[in-house]
Amino acid sequence: MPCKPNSPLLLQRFLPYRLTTLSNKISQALAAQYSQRFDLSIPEWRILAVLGEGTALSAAEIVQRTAMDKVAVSRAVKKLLEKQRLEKNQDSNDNRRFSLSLSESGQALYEEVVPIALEYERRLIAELSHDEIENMDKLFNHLDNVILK
Amino acid sequence: MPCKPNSPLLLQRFLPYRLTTLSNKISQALAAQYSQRFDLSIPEWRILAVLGEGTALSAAEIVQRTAMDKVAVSRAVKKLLEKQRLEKNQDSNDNRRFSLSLSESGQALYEEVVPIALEYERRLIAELSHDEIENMDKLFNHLDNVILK
DNA sequence: GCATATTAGTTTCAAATGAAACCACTGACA
DNA sequence: TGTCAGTGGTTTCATTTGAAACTAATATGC
Repeated sequence: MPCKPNSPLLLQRFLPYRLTTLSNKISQALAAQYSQRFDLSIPEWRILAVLGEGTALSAAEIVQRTAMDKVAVSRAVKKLLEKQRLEKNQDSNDNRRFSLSLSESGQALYEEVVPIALEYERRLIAELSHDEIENMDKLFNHLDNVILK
Repeated sequence: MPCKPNSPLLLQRFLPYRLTTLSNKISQALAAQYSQRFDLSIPEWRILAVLGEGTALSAAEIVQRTAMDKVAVSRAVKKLLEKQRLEKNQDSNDNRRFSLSLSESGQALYEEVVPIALEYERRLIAELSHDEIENMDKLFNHLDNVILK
């Protein structure tokens, strides 16, 4: 069978492909370290993470901050409420809205998981120089912007 | 409500998170340009892409090359065969195996989609200098290696 | 040869996902 | 105050996903 000599597209070098495989592997490797151990899915962890930053947020605000789907947020919030990791407060002005924040046990969980997450991130970038990290940051900012056309 | 002043983990700056959101957005934006128009899912496109490189591959080899799940490969291959985009040849030594390659119409489809994909990639990196692209490449190689521990 | 382990690829089944429909409420405007 | 468009959040339903079980064939040990 004649082998096409100079294929113009090599999947292994194609940016969208490289990004998805890389990100899948990284997310899975990280989740492997906390999901079973703390009974926490990736969406749940993300919500924990934004709420851990301190400000109470409505579901819609969580959607904005995490870039998650609103259905995913709704479900993960429900699970976290069942597990008593969150507190729900009706908005006094608007009865549709409620703000969410970490409960005591949610905060405790957050404080357990954060070091694991940070340690994992640290390992990923451990061998990069300060400049390389700086450049990576700029690269991601650039790509984020280009996508918005 | 007192705002926790120095949260140790900011989701927006957390590498695994940045990677997944970025890669999701990029894959979706790209798929939007070919999926409906050519009736091609992301897994199907990936298989088309590796086979378009010229060498006939078995399903297992496609799994290796694309980092896809074997179930995903099996299903996408089935669909592509139904649509006559692939040809299937029994391996003469091993009756379990068969090698897959693009049919005439598969090749034609490939040649239609590749320019779209490459153009999209080009747009993503259009404003990056040669060095920045070089560094990006090294960065991905590095991260790929670190994941393997 | 005949068991036994392995490998290629498929199917099954249960869970994750997301678009669209939905419910409940607000806010504007007549 | 009554209607109606818009928003916050949930539910439904159809599709996608992937782990585990399965089928069929090969390879290995005896």
